[in-house]
This record gives sequence, C-alpha cells and structure tokens, in this order.
Amino acid sequence: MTASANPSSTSYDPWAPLVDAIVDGLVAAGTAEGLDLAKETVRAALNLDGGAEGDIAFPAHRAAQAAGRKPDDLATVLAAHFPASEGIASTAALGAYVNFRADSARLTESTLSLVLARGASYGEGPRTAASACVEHTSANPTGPFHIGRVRNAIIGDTLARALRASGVPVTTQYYIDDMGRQSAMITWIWSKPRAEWPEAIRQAVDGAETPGEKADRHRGRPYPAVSAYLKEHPEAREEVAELVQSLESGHPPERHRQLAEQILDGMLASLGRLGISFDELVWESDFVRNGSVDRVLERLGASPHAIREENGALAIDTSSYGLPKESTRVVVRRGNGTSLYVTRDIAYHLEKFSRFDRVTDVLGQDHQLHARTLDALLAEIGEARRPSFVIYQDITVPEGGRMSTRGGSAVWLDHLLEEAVARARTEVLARREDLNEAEVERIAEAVATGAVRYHIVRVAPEKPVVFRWEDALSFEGRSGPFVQYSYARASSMLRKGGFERPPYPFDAKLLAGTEEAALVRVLSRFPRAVAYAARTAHVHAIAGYAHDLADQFNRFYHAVPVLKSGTERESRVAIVAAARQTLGNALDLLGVARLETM
RNA sequence: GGGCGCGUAGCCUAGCCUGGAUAGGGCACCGGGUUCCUAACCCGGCGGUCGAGGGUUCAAAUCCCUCCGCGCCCGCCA
Repeated sequence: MTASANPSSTSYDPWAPLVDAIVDGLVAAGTAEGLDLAKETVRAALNLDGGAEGDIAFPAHRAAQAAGRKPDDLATVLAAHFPASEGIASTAALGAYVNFRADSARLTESTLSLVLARGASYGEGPRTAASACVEHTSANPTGPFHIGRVRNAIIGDTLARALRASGVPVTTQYYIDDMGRQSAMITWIWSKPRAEWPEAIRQAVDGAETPGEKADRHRGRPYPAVSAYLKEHPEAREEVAELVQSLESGHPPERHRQLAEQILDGMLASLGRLGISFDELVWESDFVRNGSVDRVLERLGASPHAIREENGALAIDTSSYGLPKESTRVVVRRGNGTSLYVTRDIAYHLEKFSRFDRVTDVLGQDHQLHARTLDALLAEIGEARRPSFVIYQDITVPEGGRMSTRGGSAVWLDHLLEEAVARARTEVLARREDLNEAEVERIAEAVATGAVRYHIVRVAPEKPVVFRWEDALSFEGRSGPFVQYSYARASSMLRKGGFERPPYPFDAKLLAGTEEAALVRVLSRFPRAVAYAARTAHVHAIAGYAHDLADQFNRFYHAVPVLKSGTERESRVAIVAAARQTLGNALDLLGVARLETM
C-alpha cells in the first residue's frame, strides 16, 4: 500500500510533467527523423483534451507542412520514434494525429497525492508578487439591489477569488458614488420631515412599507416617486440641483453620508448572504475633498488637446484616440467649475495605480464608452498604465428590456432569495425528517444562495441573460445545488465510514476501473480550469468545471461501491476524499456554501 | 447614422482568445433504475452543422469581409 506521496512545493498541475515529457519526446522523435521541431511550437499545438483516442493529442498537420511531409506519414513516424517515457502508457498514430495515453495508475497516483497533500490549496498556482485590485459592484446607494446589479457583484467576486487562487494578492473595492443627482435625491427627500413630503411621494410610500424593513429598502422607497415628482416640479428640481452643487463642491449636508451608509449597509447585507464582501469601500467624494481631482484637472488643462469653452468649461479633444466620432469632445470640468464623473474616475484610477500592479474594473456594457473614454484621458495626462475591463451584458426581463426600478420590472435580490429559500425549505423538508428547524433553515439558506449565485455565474459575462424565475430557482441539473449535493454525498460517505480525517492511503493499481479513471481525469483538470478563469476573466469556466466534476463523481458513485467494497475499500475512500476536496475547493471559488449534509 | 457585444437543437448553454479527428452539457419530452454508501441522483432514447452569404486555409462554430436579427451606448448624467 502506497502512502500518499509528498509532492514538491513547485508541483501544482498533475499534467505538467506529462506535457513536458511529450514535448521533449516529440522533439526527440523529430530529430531522429532529421526534423527540427521547435519546442514551443509543439507545446502550443498539443490538444490537452485529447478526446476518445487519448489524453493528449498532437495534430501533425502544421509540422508536416513546414517539413514538406504528408501529415499522416509524419504522425506515423513521430509515433514510431517516440521514446519510451515515464508516465506515458501508449503512443499511437491515427490519421494525422499522434495520440498519447497517460499511464492511468501513475496519473491516479500523482493526482490523488497532489490533491490530498495540498488540500484546500489544490488548484492554486504559485504565488506572484504582483498585486491586483478588482473593483466591482459599485452600485449607487439609492436602494436595494436588483438581480441585474448583482451580476456585477457575482462576476467580480468570483474573479477576485479566481485571481487569489491563481496566486495573485487581490484587494476588492466598491466605489461608492455619493456625488451625483441620484444620491442627492435620497438626501433631499429624507432631509424633510415626513409631514412636509409632497403628497404624491407620501402616497407612493405609505402602505408600501413593512415594519422593520431593511435600511436599503426603507430609505430607497421614495426614490422612484421622487424621480417622477422631479420631472413635474421645477422648483423641487432646483432644490436638488443646489444639493448636487453642494456635493460637488465638497460640502455635503451632514446627513448625506450617513444616509448613504445606512442604505449601503442594507445592500451589503444582501450581498453578504451570497458570500460577497469587500476589502475596501471607496467614496467618490473623497477624491474631490483631498484635492486629487483638482490635480487631474490641472494636468488635463495642460494638455495640447485641451479646449476651454467660453463659460469656463474644460473639454479634451480625444479624436486621436479612436473613440466613436460623436464622443471626441469630452467635457472634464463644467462651466461652474465642478468636476464630472469621468474626471473623478481618473483620480480614482491614479490612486489605484499607485497601490496595485494590476487594476481591473467590472462594468456593465452601458459603461463601455466610459471605459474607453477613461483610457483615452489617462493617456492624455501621460499615464502609461491602463485598467483592464471586464464587461458583462445586462440581465433583461422576458418582456424585453433591462431591469428597471422605476418601470417596476426589477427583480429584487432579497425577494429572489426569499423565494429561493422557501423553495429550498420545501425540498429539505420533503427528504429529511431528522433535522431540527435550525438545521433545515441553514441548509435551505445555503441551497438558495448557492442556486442563485451559480445561476448567474454559469453564463459567460459577454452573453446577455434573460431572467426567468423557474431557471433561477432550479436545484437540478446544471445548478449550484447539484454541486453541493455531490459534495454532501462525498462528505456523508466519509462520515459513515469513519474517514473524516486524513491520511488517505491508497494503491493506485486498485483504482483501475473506467469510472475511477474518468474521475481522476476530471480531478486533474482543476488547476488548469482555475488558471484559465483567472487569466481570461471567464469565471463561468469554474462553474462549468464544478458541474463536470460533480457529474463524474455521481457516475462513479452509482457504478462503484466504496464502503461496501473489499480490498479496494481504503483506496476508493481516498478517491472520494480527493473528489470531496476538489468539489469543496471549486465551491469555495464560486462562493457557494459547502454542505456536509443536505 | 456610428461604436461595442451577442446570435449554437423547442428552451438555456460550453467550445471561439491559441483553426484540427463523430460540436460537449443542462431543461423539457419518452423509456428504465431505490431490500444496497443521500434518487436534489443514475442509465438509455429523442433532437443541432453552429443567424445568412462570401473569403482565407490541407482543415472554419472558431480567423477575415458583407448582410440580417437582438441588446447597450453615443449628456457641461452617473
């Protein structure tokens, strides 16, 4: 019986040695044939998801063309000359491909050893010194989150987790807009005693409120009515405009930040249920108060592309930056001397650049032009660095159009979670009679939040999403609960067998079945999946991976007895432990709660 | 009008960056599976040629061009 080997600290990916061996072997086989194959070219050509014919495939077309050979012949020759390599069980040419099959026992050995030795850090890459800042969510503190806004938070939070796992020290930031008309509207209405509220606004709020409702709901209630009221009442509009002026000049009313904080607390509490929190909250107004916006304006004013308008406004001609024709004149200071959103955003980004090596902003597609403008203006003031943007598409409603608070089409996160918890509770009660009320609630909460979070993150950010209740509340198939269930199942097996703690000794030779081999292969792919998600910001790949792993684990579960098996029992327990570990790590990356039982 | 994104079976979706062997899943639907480690599960079946057309290439869902459809943006708003 082999004890779990202790892999070197530089070992992160069970496939790395095999890929190296294949590259070296192919180059050597080429040399034997008088061909000069470049290592990196060979490496780049390798198909790591080999398919039915093998684990890794080398398509020989390109190399054949360069050498003036027929692809099929080259593949045959390369396979024939391929040197015997440790870890590679077979090398065979099929058509223009050289197919490599890993030595299953060795792959099992190295994968399980790595997973079990690294535990919670399996999947992570080597630490890097370069730091990163991920700014996401940054919704105006004017009321509760609707699910459209939450897509930003889920993508951003998952990206931050993926980057951390890939070795990058990450700081997450929520940029709070406390400067604009929107936050002014909140302060405007709440600065008046209820009795002095305009009748239309009071009516809209009265009766809608529920006792003890969260601050974001409570303080945000009048917002749609205020918005409508201002359209019809110029004198009120004037009051709000004065308020905006006081905000932008850096002298907000005392209650202003307090109100924003109250609402924000409620908003952050909702995100907290999804496992989302922030390292830093950054207030937009701080950049006005600390003078950094003024310094930005000085630098912009010194630009040869600066345009001074008659009323004192300052604009920048950005026509040389490839922006759409209509947006080549960007105003950065109003006639009244105050700054604009984009100006403050420059100051904010300069501060980020001073603290972090990499700066990433998660933005809705409606901010696409703003992102490009920001890029251009950073160049304009001689800043060499740029943020990278993760742009995601909106969540729309089936009737068409984006979610709108004012149009009444918004689906509130809190409401969605409430529904999801209710449904999850029903599911738990239907299958578990042994749990007390608190346990039922805890599981229902985890299932509900897991379902919602997974449902949003599973789709590529650039794809639009149409919100449908029945999809968001699904606990089956490609869902968060499906992954949670597999994890709980694995946990339950270890618990029942008395295998809660390592070590998990195993003999790879006893794990030679089809389902074991398939499960090992999925397990071994995890580090690559994490690295891919971090590199490309395609965080949905982690959701896809988690589903694949849960799927294969369930097949294994049905096909292979573990606790009831004989000599293989201990080894099969090890593979279950490795699957549980990797499922758990994937759930952690997704911000979906692990459940030991459900 | 211009810019950006999207278009894969009845519905949802992966693959597109880095072109390569019969396009991978899920839902729905049909047929099976529980004296056995959790059936939120598993097995089998049905269904797509990847919006349309053209181009590049030995090879195109993937790269390029045109067109069509959908979404978003084009404020001294944020």
